[in-house]
Amino acid sequence: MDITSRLRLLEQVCREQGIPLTVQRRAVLEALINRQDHPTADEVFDEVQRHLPEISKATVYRVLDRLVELGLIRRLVHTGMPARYDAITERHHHVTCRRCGRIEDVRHPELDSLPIPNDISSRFAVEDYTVQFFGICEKCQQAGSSAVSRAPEE
Amino acid sequence: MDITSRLRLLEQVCREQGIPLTVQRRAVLEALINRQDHPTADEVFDEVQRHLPEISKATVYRVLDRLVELGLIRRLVHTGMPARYDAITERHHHVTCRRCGRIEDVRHPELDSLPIPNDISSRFAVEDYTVQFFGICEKCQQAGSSAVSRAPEE
DNA sequence: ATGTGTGCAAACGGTTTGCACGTGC
DNA sequence: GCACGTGCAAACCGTTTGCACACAT
Repeated sequence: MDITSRLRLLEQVCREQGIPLTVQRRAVLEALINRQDHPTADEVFDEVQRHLPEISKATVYRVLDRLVELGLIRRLVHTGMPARYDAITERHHHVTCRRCGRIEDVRHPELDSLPIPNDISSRFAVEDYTVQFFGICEKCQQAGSSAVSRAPEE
Repeated sequence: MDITSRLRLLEQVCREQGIPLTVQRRAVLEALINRQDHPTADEVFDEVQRHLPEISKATVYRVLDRLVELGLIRRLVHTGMPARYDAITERHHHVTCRRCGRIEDVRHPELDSLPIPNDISSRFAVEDYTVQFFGICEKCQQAGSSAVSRAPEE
């Protein structure tokens, strides 16, 4: 989906939900869509600030929360590192670097229709899933095994 | 694997790695194994404190980090809620309640040998994976849709 | 007009860290 | 004995919140 239609979707969802469509919301979503990677709230803030110098970090956090709630973006979390955000909401998967926390998309149709277990002890109503791969990214492999940073675990 | 052999494994790993096997390490691992659920560091602290009243929370955090590093336990993370720990290190999967953060194990052999994608753009050396399901647990379903708590996303 | 959002700065809470002391090997 | 671990309390840092003002509808 391209940028304009994503923004139009935002307009539509806001109208449907009866919530105001502010410049900040538009700007944050746009900033996120413009990036191929999965930026942290801080990185989104830096990006948005270039077009909207008055925006505060608190607003970025609030808007990101809202967009997640509206189902327009996703939040990715690992230990010891700030949350990252993902403009893609269709089912897809991720590889995370255990050393630097870098997250990349994994698209693999075979993974998109796994059996959803129904034998869970306390009867969860399962809505979705994602496959989380772990490893070491190319950059960190080159950097050698001496890297220090925290290892995300899931 | 039963408790005694898990503890014996700890001894063995410590000896191999040349790191001291302290009472605290033993106690934390034991506390974690004794629980069926996936407690937070705080809950582990409470548990351990019953047998080792002098232990500090900082130590619990450090020991948990160490055990993760040694591959003896796993860490589970979601947004807006403290990390949880898992005594089981074999490949398995989880359901997380979007409302209350409760995490349960999912065992489903079909999910244990998924194809590991090798077409990732920046050549990750993929080591492992886990499938993360999302939904609403029975308790929260009964509690109705009015629940307020934060929704974990991944 | 009014309900919601925003900016600011201060608080929060899980986690980490510096330091002096204690302990396993 | 020496290196590493521990307890304590203070710092950290990503994130949230209270408040007064601003804006979208």
